[in-house]
Amino acid sequence: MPTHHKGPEEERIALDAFITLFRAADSLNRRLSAGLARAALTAPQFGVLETLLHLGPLCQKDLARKHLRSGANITMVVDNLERRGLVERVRGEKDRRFMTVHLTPAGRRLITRTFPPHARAITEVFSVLTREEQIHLAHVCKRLGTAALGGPKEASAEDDTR
Amino acid sequence: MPTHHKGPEEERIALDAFITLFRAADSLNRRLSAGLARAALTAPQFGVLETLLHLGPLCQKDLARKHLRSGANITMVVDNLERRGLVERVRGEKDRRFMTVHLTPAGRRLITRTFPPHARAITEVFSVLTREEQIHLAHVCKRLGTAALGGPKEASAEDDTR
DNA sequence: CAGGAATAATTCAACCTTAAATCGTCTTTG
DNA sequence: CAAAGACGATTTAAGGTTGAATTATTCCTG
Repeated sequence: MPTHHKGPEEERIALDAFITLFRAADSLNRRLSAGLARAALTAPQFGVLETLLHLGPLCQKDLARKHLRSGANITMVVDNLERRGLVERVRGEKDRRFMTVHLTPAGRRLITRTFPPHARAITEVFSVLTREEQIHLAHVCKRLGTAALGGPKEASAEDDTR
Repeated sequence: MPTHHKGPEEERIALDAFITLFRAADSLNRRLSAGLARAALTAPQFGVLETLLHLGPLCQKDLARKHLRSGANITMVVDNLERRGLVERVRGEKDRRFMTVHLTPAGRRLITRTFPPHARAITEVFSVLTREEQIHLAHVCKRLGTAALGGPKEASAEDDTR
C-alpha cells in the first residue's frame, strides 16, 4: 500500500510512541505485580477475583470475554484459584455446559482487602500526571485500542467475505 | 476488564487511564502479532532479531538488558531462534562465559524483510492520532514508566496508611 | 425425533516469563 | 597461588498465553 508517506519522520514518531507505551505498561505491570505478590496473587488471578467481586458469579465464557482472554486461559487461572480455595465452580443447573465461578468466603475476604491498596498504588503512580493528562491519556488510548482492533487494513479484495 | 469501583474521583480517573492504557497495549500487541505470524515469528523473537539487526551481535546479558527481560527468558527465546537457524551462538574467546548471539544469513534475510511491514503496521494504527498527540503520548508514557519504576515508595514514616 | 451443528469447558503442545538453583568461568585477595 | 566471590548462562518449577483437538451438552432442523 504505497500511500504518500510523510517519510520516515512519521514512522519514527509512531515507533517512539509505540515503544514508550509498551514500556510504560510493562513497568506499571511489574510495579503492581510486586504489590499483588504480597497476597500471593498474580495479575490475572487478581483480575478474575476483582471481576467476580464487582460483577458477581460468572461463567468462564463471560470471564474470558471480560478479560479478552481465551477460554483455555480462564480454565487455567480458575484452576489455580480453585486449588487455593478462593473460588468455586458450580455446574449450571439449567444448562449443564456452563461452569459458574463463585467467590468463596476466603476469596471474598482476600480480594476485598487486596483491592484498595492496589487501586491506591495505581493512583499513586498516575499522580505524576495531572488530572487532565490522565483523562487525555485514557481518551487517546481508547482511540488507539479501537484502531488496533479494527479490521486488518491490508485486506485484499476477496477476503471481504464477512 | 472494566473496573466497577466507585471511589473518589482521583482514583476513578487513574484506574480508567490505567485500564485503557493496558487495553490499548494489549490490542496493539494482538494486531502486530498477527502480522508477525506470517513470518512464523513471535513478538519476543522479532524483538531479538530486530535488536541484532540494528545493534549487531550482542551477548545474552545485553539482550536481556535491552528488552527488560530475565536472562533465563533470553536463553529460551534464543534457543528457539537458534533451532530455526536464524541466529548463532558464539562462545566468547576472551571471556568464555559470554555467548555472543549473531544473525545468520537466513535470520538477516527474514528480519530485513519483516521489519518494514511491521513498522508500517505500527504507523498505520498510530495514524488515528495526530502527530502532536503521538508525541504527547510518548512524553506522558515516558513519565509514567519512570514513575512506575521509581523506588517502591516504601513505608516512610508518613505514608503508612494502613 | 434423530442426527448433526453449535456451544462451554477441558486438554494438549508450544511458547513466554520469572525466581531460584546450578555450572563454568573469570577475578580478587589473603 | 589458592580459595572465595562475582558473573554469564543454563536448568528447573510454576504460572500465563494461545490455537487446535476433544468431550459433554444443548439446540436445531429435516
